[in-house]
Amino acid sequence: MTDVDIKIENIVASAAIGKDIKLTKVSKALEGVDFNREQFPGLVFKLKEPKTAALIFSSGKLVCTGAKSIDDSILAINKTVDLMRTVDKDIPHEFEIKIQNIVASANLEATLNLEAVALELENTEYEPEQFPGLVYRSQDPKVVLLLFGSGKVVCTGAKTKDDAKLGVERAYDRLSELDLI
Amino acid sequence: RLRKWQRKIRISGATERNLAFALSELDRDSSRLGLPRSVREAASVVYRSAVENKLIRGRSIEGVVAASLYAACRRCNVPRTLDEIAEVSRVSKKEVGRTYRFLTRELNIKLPPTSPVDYVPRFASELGLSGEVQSRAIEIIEKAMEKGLTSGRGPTGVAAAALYIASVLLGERKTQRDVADIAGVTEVTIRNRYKELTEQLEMGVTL
DNA sequence: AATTTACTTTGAAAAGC
DNA sequence: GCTTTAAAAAGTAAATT
Repeated sequence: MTDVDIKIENIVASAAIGKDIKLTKVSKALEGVDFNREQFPGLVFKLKEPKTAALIFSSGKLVCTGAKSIDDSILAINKTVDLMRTVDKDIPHEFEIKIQNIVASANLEATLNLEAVALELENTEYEPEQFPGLVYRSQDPKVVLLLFGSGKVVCTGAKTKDDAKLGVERAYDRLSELDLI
Repeated sequence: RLRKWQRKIRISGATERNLAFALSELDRDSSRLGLPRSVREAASVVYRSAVENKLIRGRSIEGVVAASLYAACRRCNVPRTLDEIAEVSRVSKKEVGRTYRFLTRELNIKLPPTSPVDYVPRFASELGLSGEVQSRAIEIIEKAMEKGLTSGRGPTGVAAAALYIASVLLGERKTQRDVADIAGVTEVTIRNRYKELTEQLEMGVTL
């Protein structure tokens, strides 16, 4: 199968530290926090290194976005929880972290005729009036690709880097089969 | 038994009222857009099938009407932009687009993306351009499509640039502002498109 | 007219309206 | 459905300089 290089651009991960959190209390221990209960129930905390943003909820669950690697995502979550622990000693050191979504980009190194792709490739949506990219919903792996006329691709919806890579590679091979690339 | 019957009558009454409202809404939008009867009928067919397939749930009648109109205009090759549809209906561009995608997906309607060619007649007549200019603009667009210069670009921007170039070539020059206003794009977009077209198609034009 | 900022699309989780 | 977060793709738009 064709090998395509993938670059991870963003990772969304969730964590559940098994303990309720007092957001007003935690917000004092963290710097540069945004918190408007009426607007959004989560506390927004931005970490500089790794450059990420975390959403912290009173249930003790959090969401981390912005990391460029799975290691960075885990590191960001641990750093954030460590900071939270300075005002709440009872937060467990052991908790579950789940990778929820991986966004990656790639380059097929060939221009695409999107109107032709829209006609031949199944499960596509192409509305240039609204967005320049063609939306391709891959069934296996179950990911969504945005294909551009330049040959650049964005893959999202993957839970693993392998799925993101496989999604792009299968799409490439599919386009080759259909003589669209 | 009697209660069930009454309920049926009540429901069908509500259904008819909704349909009547939808059709009047469709007429209102169509009039504002100056659409021919054939397009209104095509839109009502889309709307009725949406009702038959129970696709109105959780959606506003206005939204489905607007999306049906948008789809009908495209199918009849007399496209209106989402902005134009949103302007006459009281539905946001985002809503119209999302409802359109939902309807086409659920009703298995596969419409190819709007060709810039379909915008040429309307834009040209609004600009008072001749049939010769229109033909020339269409030639330019077809060459552009063959060379893959339209992928990802907005159809109205491509149509506007082609009309602008053709108007200059045939001595019926229109300003970028005039064309931009009619096409609903900015002068910057026309400039970007026409530079691309004149450079990559063999036109030695000096505009 | 060049820059900068910003919005369009995709995906997923969190708690609650 | 919405609210909030992050990031890429490329087109388009609007505000500054």
